[in-house]
Amino acid sequence: MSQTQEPRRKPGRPKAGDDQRDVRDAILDQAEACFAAAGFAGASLRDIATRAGVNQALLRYYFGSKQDLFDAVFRRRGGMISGRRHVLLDRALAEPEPSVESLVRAYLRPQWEMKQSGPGGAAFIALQARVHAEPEAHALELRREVYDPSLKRYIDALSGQLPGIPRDLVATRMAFLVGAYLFMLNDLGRLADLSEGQIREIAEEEMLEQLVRFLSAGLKAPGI
Amino acid sequence: MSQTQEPRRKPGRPKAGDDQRDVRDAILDQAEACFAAAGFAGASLRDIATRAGVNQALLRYYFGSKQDLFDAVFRRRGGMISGRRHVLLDRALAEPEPSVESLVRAYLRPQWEMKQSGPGGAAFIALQARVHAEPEAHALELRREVYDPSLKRYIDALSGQLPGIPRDLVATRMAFLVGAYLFMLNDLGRLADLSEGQIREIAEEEMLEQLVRFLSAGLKAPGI
DNA sequence: AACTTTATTATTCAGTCGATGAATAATGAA
DNA sequence: TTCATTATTCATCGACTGAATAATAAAGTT
Repeated sequence: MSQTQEPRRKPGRPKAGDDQRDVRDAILDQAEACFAAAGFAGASLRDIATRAGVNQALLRYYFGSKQDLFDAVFRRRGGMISGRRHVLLDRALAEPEPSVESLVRAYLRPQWEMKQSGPGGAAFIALQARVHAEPEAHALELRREVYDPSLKRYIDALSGQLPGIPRDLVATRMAFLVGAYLFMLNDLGRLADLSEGQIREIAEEEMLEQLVRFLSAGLKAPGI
Repeated sequence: MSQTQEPRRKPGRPKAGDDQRDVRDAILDQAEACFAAAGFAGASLRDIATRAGVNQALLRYYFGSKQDLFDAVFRRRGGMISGRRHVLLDRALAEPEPSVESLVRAYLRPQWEMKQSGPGGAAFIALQARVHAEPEAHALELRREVYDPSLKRYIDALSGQLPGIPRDLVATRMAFLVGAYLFMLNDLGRLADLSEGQIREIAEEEMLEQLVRFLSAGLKAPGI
């Protein structure tokens, strides 16, 4: 078999205007997909590099270690979600008397939007669920760094609308809420078979509304 | 340094009555701890074997591949939880008019008991949370095999107590419930700091009751 | 034109992984 | 006594891993 001379790219800086979309982003995108599919340990830098169409050493050049790359992946979309949460909370609080439902909806919607935004967003949602299930201290710090600030604002806002319930119980219930939506978003497709044939073709948008109703009722439940 | 002659175990079948507790169980215990701490890909058979005090090839002898070992770990305690759920459901249904709360409590309690039962049980709870976050088809099959039968029974029982709510909505809400308790059990220790100093020293038993209240209220929320 | 910086590939390294074939010893049945 | 079965270790293999370094070329700067 005659070696089909592949025109190997030579090392060195590429000519300007060569690759429009940033190489960094291509790496982050593929890393996101790999980490989501296989977890931190299961994903390999070689695979990520190959899929992104670059050399493995370039990952190191841009991001440093594997852990650093993972963190960059998580912070990128996590920051977007957190930022969007702030915006939607401000908007909800601008209403004269914001309902618990509207606050819960504001909290959940950014995650929802992220999942709907495309395959990259959906991959991140899966990745996020994994990070939340990891017991390592670093994973905990990471999610705290990204998500705790907005979470605390929501706890305060909800406390204001739930006068009978002490703040720390609201905080506890918010933790329940986080678990429910993480799982639901991640599991949505497979959720269908639970009802065993009794066709569940709830439109995805309606599913979010169902979750809002469920969680709001839980938050409003009378305290001890 | 004089090589401190370690009394290496000779190959071959050990004399009878040598090792009382089953070697199989020792392997499963250590595998459980490793998988819980590092995930499937992150755990290594070498580490598991060393910790269990046996040779690595013995894992293969007893369990086959790494995946098979993982499955055995998951089925062992998963089956216990599932069995206990059946028992508690029978008991709850024996009451004249079982409340939603009592059904939810019966569903959650086996997980709770498992977590309290010792370090092995707690490790399994963490492992379980990881499995639920994994998108691979095999992980999905595994949890379905272990947990779906009891889940379906609970959906039926709850439907009986929630006359206004269609069965498939109850099924959906049960999925929310699963997410909430998986996350809560796994995250319990770290949950404390959420309320920022406002001391949360809710006893662990009370936390379970809080979750029951929260979820029952969500299940009872009026449908569409 | 000469130098520096930036972006990229190629290669190497030391280590770990899961898997496996072979050897070995205790046991129990024939 | 013989012989198959069971439980165990040993030794190693090839594949793969993350990391590190060297080489290279284009672009920018002086």
